[in-house]
Amino acid sequence: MFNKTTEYSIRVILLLGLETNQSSLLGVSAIAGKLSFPEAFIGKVLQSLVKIGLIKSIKGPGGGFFLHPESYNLTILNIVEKVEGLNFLNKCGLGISSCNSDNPCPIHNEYNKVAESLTVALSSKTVSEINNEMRLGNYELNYI
Amino acid sequence: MFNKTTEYSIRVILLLGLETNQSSLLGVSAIAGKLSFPEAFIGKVLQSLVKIGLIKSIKGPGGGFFLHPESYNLTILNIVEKVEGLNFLNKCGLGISSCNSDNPCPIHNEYNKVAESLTVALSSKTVSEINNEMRLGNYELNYI
DNA sequence: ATAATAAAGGATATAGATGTCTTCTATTTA
DNA sequence: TAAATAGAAGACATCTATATCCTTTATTAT
Repeated sequence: MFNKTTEYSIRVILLLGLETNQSSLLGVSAIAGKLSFPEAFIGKVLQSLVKIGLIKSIKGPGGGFFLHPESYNLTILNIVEKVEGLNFLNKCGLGISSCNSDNPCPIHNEYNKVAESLTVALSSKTVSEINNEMRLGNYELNYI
Repeated sequence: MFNKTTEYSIRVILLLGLETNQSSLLGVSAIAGKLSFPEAFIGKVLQSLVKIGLIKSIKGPGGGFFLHPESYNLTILNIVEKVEGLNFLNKCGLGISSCNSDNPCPIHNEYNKVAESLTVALSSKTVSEINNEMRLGNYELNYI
């Protein structure tokens, strides 16, 4: 579905939402450990999340990352949009580049419904709502 | 969504359904030309489609490929199943390998609905039904 | 039989995504 | 102000999907 950068980004953001704030940070190695991600790679992902403003970082001893306060209101779709864009929603299911509603491929209409259903699914909850459900135990804190 | 092999497979099968039969074949280069696929690669794809029994081939001068008669009754989902399997329907949207209904990730339930919607979408029409619609002009014969 | 045609099959190459390494810069504490 | 910590950044490495090349095998027509 998503590429690794996007997968990692979503999971990092949910983790930071749950476990950090401006005065309680997590460093690269702690994050990599908790999520079982390759440390060097997630370091890069964290850098770009800082750059696009979804998370914040503090350098030096005791430094680390925490979730940007505004990111609590984002849906998963919002995150995906910022990280890799929403092209995947418009892409033809058969890989036909000229496919569109005027010139549809044989499964264009069916596929469109799936894209809509995906949009709804990924927009249904914000980070803070998901975090609340996680605290209530509705979802296992198992990121592996 | 699908990998290139699967995309090419679906489009080849729709083409062969529309333009071939036991006594009217298409060769590798004709197919590659009509669908704008890399010829050597689609050659490999055609080989494996023969091997799994979705199409038939005839060697020698005047040879080529035609759709296996039974393949007219397949849905797109049937084709995908034979070519790359249906693992993509059960894969976790966040890439969490341990995610399942007992141990769901934060978007597990939403994502499941999308998988269902995709299953329905890809099972709604058979190759011969799609071919009929193509003949009626409901879909452009534009494979590019 | 021989030459021509076309698919089959194996080995190899390329590109893009994923992952790593090393150095640089900023911050904190002593 | 020096040492330690930790993120930032660039260059590089690896892996997988995609694509290509070359030889072999089967079939047909002359």
